[in-house]
Amino acid sequence: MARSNAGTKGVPRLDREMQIVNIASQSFGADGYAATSVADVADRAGISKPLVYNYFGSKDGLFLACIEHSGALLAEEIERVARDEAVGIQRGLNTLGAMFDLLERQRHLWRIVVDPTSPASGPIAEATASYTARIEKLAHEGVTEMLSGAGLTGDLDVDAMTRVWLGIVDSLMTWWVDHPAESADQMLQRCVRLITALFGTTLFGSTMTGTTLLGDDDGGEGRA
Amino acid sequence: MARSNAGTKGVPRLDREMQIVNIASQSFGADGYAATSVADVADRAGISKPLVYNYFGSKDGLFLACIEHSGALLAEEIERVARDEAVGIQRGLNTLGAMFDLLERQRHLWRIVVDPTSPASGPIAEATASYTARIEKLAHEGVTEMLSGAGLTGDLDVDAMTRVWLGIVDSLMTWWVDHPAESADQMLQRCVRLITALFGTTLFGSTMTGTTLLGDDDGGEGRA
DNA sequence: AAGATATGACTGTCGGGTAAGTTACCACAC
DNA sequence: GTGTGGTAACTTACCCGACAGTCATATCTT
Repeated sequence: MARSNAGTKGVPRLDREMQIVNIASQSFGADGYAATSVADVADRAGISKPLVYNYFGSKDGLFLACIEHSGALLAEEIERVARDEAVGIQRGLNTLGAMFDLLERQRHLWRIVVDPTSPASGPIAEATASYTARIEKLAHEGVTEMLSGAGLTGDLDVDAMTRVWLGIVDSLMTWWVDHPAESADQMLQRCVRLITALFGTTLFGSTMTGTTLLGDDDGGEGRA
Repeated sequence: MARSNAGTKGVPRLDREMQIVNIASQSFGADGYAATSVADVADRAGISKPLVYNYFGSKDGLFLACIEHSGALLAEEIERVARDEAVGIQRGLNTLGAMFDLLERQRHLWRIVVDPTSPASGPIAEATASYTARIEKLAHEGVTEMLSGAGLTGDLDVDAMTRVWLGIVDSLMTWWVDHPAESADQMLQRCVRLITALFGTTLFGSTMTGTTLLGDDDGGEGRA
């Protein structure tokens, strides 16, 4: 049996792989690892399930490719921002601005790296851990610097605050996904307004760099 | 067939239901709705799967009972704290303190109400929504009051900040679950330290009540 | 002809859900 | 006290659909 609809469509493997990863990233990001089925991804890509297995070996392999893709994207961008000299809240804002720019057209990518339904052990957990470790390291750095300026240096305190900061970023991303009409710029301006309202403007004057928060300097050059 | 191991063990239905809900809450809270199987819960309770179905009808029915239990607990406690006159950051701290006290011996309950792997539609979603709505309403109130004091009144801004606040609470709870040795008191003190470090002590002097943040007043009477 | 690109149809397992039967307990007659 | 029937508390053994993963086969390009 297995009659007639087979045969190559002339799509080179690498192109097909990229297409599959993109579509799978959308599904994984929107529905989570657990709620996404390989057959579903194949359908949405207009191909059959065995082809996905041919190229990625397993569901985990497919998810790994997606993590590799968005994890590297995110980690590299955040590391790039961290190389600026900004400190304190300005550093946090720069990070947020860069992420808004990076993810404006693909907001779902954020959810892949932080997906709570992905396996908690095995290769997927290790890959996720390696990317979140890179991100958390920088968050930890920023938080340490900021808190030590106020005389707080306890390990557990810094640790908890780091988690809170990552939670804030996560909340903003989630809110952004739920409000598709908001642009990256609008989100950054919103964060500026909120931080100003909470901390007062005086805080910004105390940062070392003389930048004005609004990303017109080299700190925000990532805009496409 | 069906030989011999059946028959009542003399446990009244209500007792058994409470036991099942408790065990299920642990599983749902620790592993999430999707990753928890009814057979697993039954095993851990030392009973068989059909008994669970007999009492709760379905997996969703069981989860609903768990939501009802922890949702009511949380919402009532937060509403109770909201009846105090505290404003601004003090109000947030009171809320955190009350939750730490309430959940100290059952931290996993928090994860049931905010479980991202629970169904996004149907009765479960509605029950979850009704409890989170009660909680979010109060969070929204507090955020509105706080931001309007700084001249920020935009709906979207307030909305986003509310989500961020809930994200902060969520992060702290998650961190707490990962650090079982920390007591409720230690957590509250930690929050006081962090807020003081970030906002400076001046902010507390500007609240209306003369309380000293440390819960020795009526604002923290929930301690068991 | 060979190798890359593809597919239909299958298997195995896991987990939600059910049918039918078993045992303990209790009330009441006698 | 002892049968006797009703009911509440249980279990074993099964069904069934969804989904990860596989096999054999087919078509296209060169």
